[in-house]
Amino acid sequence: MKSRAATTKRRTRIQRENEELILESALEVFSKHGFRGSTIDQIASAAGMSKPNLLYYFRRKEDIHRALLNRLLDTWLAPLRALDPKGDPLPEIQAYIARKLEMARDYPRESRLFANEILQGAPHIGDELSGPLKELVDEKAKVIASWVDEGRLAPCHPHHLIFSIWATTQHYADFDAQVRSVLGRAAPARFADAAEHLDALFMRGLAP
Amino acid sequence: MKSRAATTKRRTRIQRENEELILESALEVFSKHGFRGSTIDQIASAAGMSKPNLLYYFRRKEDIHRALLNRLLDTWLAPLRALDPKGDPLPEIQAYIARKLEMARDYPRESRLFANEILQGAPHIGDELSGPLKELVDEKAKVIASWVDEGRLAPCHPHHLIFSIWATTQHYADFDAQVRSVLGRAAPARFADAAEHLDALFMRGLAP
DNA sequence: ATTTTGTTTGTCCATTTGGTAAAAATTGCT
DNA sequence: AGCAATTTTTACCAAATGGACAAACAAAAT
Repeated sequence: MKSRAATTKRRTRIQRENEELILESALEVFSKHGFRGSTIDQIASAAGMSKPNLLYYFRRKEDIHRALLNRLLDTWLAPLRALDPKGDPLPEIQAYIARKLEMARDYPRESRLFANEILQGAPHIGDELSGPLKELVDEKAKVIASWVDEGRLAPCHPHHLIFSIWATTQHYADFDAQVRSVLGRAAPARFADAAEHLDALFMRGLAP
Repeated sequence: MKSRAATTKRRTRIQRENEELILESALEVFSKHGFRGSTIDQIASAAGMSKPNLLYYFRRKEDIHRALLNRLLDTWLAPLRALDPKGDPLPEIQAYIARKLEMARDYPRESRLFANEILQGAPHIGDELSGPLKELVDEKAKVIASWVDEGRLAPCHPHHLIFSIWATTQHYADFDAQVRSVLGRAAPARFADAAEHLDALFMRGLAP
């Protein structure tokens, strides 16, 4: 049996380095042009290597995309995982919103990568959405529902509250072009202003 | 001088019909696969005509895309235009949110088309964004700011309030795949639930 | 009816793109 | 050093795609 990059657990230093380099470059390219809008050549040259060389590590374009999405899903959902059922409702949600907004600011490429994938109907990670993602959301929605029941949070539809938080925070990464255009040339304070605004909106909107 | 479909004002019945047919088909295809992911062949066959025939009406793929975006921007911004400075703040915003959500429900393809364009950095309508769109938003932001000044609305950053409304409502069109996955197979009431949730969130969040 | 104008089709082409195969170069190990 | 495994390059291919062109066809105008 031949030992292949994809199948073998034992990976060389060069393999590790190059796979990392490829994924980083692919994130840059995919997040900017979408899956179909990106070419292997673009990714390869962004990674400073030849196309066949890149294909030595990932045999298909789709493999790179999948690897990226899988690797990112965990990081992306970390803030929601951190929502503590034993904490105080308002501060917990407040912290969640703040964390999500920070991620939109610090990892806009990741956000856009996901946005692109979902926009196209989630052809590559549909299973992840209706599986692990749904489970996590359902679990946290229950937590929120119990907070509502206990009167520690204004009545609201938990799932849709989570959607609202996703939408408002990721908006600043996914629709950055629009935000910049509307706010005028450079809008250096846009994330700070957004933080203030979202905090006020949700805290007032959710206070019992 | 030859009279061309693109340059002449005088258009025949067949021109009008076919251009309409092409734009409708293109909306279907572009909104599903994005600009680069869509082929002229797909659009042509969706319109039930041959590729060269389609290219007779729109000489370049990009022309179709541009025509679509231009035609849609007006419709898309109509709800914001309808925000009445002389109306009552809360009901005005309430109606705006409701209208925007209805548009996400009734015109998801249009929403996704825009989302795709903005995600890629708005290469085709950047000018529209920083021109007419910015002006409209600035104008309405002033209205909101004056409401805040008069104490008829909770303090908030007007531009970001508008962003929040865009984000939360369009989320149900743009991220439909995710919403469906998370809510489970068929989620027939998702728009009704969303309407209720967003209404509560924003009305509580914005009440003075 | 004939000419002019508008519409449609068939054919073709250059480029781009995802991917392959095998040779050449490099690295790691003993 | 010398050998095997890994990595990189060169050359190549088939399919897909955007678009050009002229001939054939239909509709209007005269």
